[in-house]
Amino acid sequence: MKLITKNTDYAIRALLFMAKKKDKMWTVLKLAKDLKIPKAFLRKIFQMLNKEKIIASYKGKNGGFKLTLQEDKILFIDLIKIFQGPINIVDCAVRTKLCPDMKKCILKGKLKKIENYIASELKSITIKSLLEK
Amino acid sequence: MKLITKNTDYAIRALLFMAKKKDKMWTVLKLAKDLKIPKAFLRKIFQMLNKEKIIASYKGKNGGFKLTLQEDKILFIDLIKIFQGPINIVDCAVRTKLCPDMKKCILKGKLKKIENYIASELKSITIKSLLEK
DNA sequence: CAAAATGATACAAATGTAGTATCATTTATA
DNA sequence: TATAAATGATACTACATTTGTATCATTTTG
Repeated sequence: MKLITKNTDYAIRALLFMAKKKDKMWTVLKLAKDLKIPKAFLRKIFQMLNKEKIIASYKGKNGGFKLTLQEDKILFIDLIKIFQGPINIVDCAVRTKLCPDMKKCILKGKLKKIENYIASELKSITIKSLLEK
Repeated sequence: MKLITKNTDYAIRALLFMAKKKDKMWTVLKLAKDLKIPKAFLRKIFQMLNKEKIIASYKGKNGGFKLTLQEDKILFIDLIKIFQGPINIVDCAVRTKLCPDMKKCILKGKLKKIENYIASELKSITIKSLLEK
């Protein structure tokens, strides 16, 4: 059962790394080397983070990426959504007619409850919260 | 984000269906038709449920499968484990050196907490609980 | 103009999920 | 005792997703 894929994993690691020197500009090459992430893969990840405005890109020689959002505005759940789509464990789970009475379907209710819990916990995780202490 | 795969889904649907006439013997053919599940796929699923002693198999003509466990002993979490492996969102998630201090790694702690919650909720879902109003 | 960066995008490999097919074995019963 | 109807075991195929690679275009600095 996988909750987090590699691209989300790599993204948060890179963002945490960058957040330690907040206004510095980083190249993908440097980050890929330091964090041992495949360079071409990290480039693709950063292009997505750029489109989502979590980082800003600077083209050309001496270019690179910088954090744009405040550390407490970068939520783990948003990264998961970017790379893995919306959190929706109910619809893709058990379909019609499982429970005797659809309207009171206990399974859907339980799964929805789990989903809500996961979402609220993931919202509370931010780059800032991970760097504290 | 997928929490439940088809084989788990099909398994619980078939078990719920069987539980309505508890001591009856069912053939895969009958269940596959009624529940609109591919027959060969359901056979494979039932062979696994049989190995796990959730159902018993009877070979030969007029053979089939029967429930063996009590409805309240068939836990949703066990089905997930059988078909999707253990619930372990932490180890397969973010690896070493993400957090500044591994021992106090906030991310691991948070993920573990989510994992525990999911597990406890999934344990509380049983065939019995799904059948009662 | 060359070097060094990102932008866009196509491609490929590996893995996991979903489903099919086949032959062997068992059992009831005509 | 032969046959039909069931499961047991297992190999195979198809598809989707994840993970990663490669290449050419564009931008910017020096």
